[in-house]
Amino acid sequence: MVYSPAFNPLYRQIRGLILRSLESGEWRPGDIIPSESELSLRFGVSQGTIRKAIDEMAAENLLVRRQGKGTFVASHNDPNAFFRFLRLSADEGELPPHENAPLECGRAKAGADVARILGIEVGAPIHVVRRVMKFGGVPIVFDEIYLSSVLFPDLTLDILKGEVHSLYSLFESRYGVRMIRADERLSAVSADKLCARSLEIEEGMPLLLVERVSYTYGDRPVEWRRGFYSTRGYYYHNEIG
Amino acid sequence: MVYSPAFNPLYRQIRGLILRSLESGEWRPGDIIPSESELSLRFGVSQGTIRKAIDEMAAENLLVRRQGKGTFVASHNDPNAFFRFLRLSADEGELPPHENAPLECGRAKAGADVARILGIEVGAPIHVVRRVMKFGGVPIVFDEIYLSSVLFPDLTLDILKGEVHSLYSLFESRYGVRMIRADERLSAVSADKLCARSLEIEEGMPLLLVERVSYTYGDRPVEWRRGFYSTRGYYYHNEIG
DNA sequence: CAGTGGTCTAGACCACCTC
DNA sequence: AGGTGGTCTAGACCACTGA
Repeated sequence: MVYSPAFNPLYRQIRGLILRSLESGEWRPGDIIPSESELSLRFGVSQGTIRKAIDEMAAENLLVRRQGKGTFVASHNDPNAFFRFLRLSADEGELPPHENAPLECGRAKAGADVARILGIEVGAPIHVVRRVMKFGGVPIVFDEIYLSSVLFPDLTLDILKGEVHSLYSLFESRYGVRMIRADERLSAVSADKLCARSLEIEEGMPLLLVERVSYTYGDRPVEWRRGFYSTRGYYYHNEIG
Repeated sequence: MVYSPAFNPLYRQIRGLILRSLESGEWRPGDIIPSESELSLRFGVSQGTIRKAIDEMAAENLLVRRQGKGTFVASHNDPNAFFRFLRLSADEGELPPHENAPLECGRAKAGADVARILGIEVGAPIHVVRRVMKFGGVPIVFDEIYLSSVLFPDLTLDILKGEVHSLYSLFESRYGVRMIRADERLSAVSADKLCARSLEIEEGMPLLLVERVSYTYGDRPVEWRRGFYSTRGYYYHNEIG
């Protein structure tokens, strides 16, 4: 046989079954999932095969293994997960405590860009959130966030202001939408009027623009975000491994 | 027993042995390493343990597995490796063909910053390379690169101009220094005179500053680089997985 | 102590590549 | 055909957690 394009190893099929249980909500973020031996009985494969499936999903940050305890569904409530998506550090010392200041949460209709990026119809209802993130009391990041209203129907400014952990934690707990990965495009721009006012800097100052598309299960794009970072004293860190 | 801080699984010890053979040059970039069964005989462990060690090293981009062929030492001559360290994309379409234009290759003494970052003495001899990277004939990236002269003793502008593949490929082939990972700090700055002239833009334009420290085996820092990216039509892409 | 994930082994078979 | 890595299994034992 020259090629067998349909070859799909058993552990990958198991991975698919586990993924389905995650999507369906059988196991929710933070939950413990059945032990490896239970799963091997349930799916009728050896424990080693279950192991390989879980290994892969743990490497993708979908599951978290804890020796002696069990395997858990990854959650944005986990403080470690927070800094996986916010890659900001301070030039000197530790990152000071931060504080989110939601500015507005409006409803709008999807324009061509948002529709294309989120995979929805032009004119479909969306939410537009604007907020500032402060570190040590100083505004550092100004975010514009675009969301399909279908997924976050009752989102309001008050809800955002009551957000305890992170935004993704809120999306996960309140709307059952779990962000699992994101693509980012970074560039440098000059601060316009709105950015300058929000970040309390002068117009024209250089800003780091971070455009992010976040995806949930099944690679469905669910958030488009444009973050303007004032990188005086701060930087975006990235590791190339 | 409450804790056993010294516990080191067998496959990790094997990993250490393989790493030593990589560092010592027994297997050089691009080389094929012995098969799993050969290694299991050599180290006196089962094939599964060898497998786990290699799996981990392949995940770290130290080795590359090719089914049916063998396992190879990762190399910057591999075209895939090139874009692992250059995370530039075009707003529209494919990245146009690029061209490196080395501007100068001078010798200097390490200042406090360079000495601290590269882990060498203040005043130790270093090389300073400046170059421009063009895409489709347009200058997009201006790099300032700092290297310890001890590791790259005879580096000259002519050698840089003759560089066929990438800079890291040159370092690997000519000096036996293989870059395996890098830490980057991204921020936004205004173009100064030198940047403006090198990138053929106006002074004051916003630029993406990418400061990179590259490490070779044993987490030894061997390169400090400040790259100024003109992100008109281009962006730095990053995936958060 | 029992239960979890983590390691290690041995062996069988499959998919892929080259000769 | 013969070698490589890739998958799958079964079983033993180790390290860690919590009751």
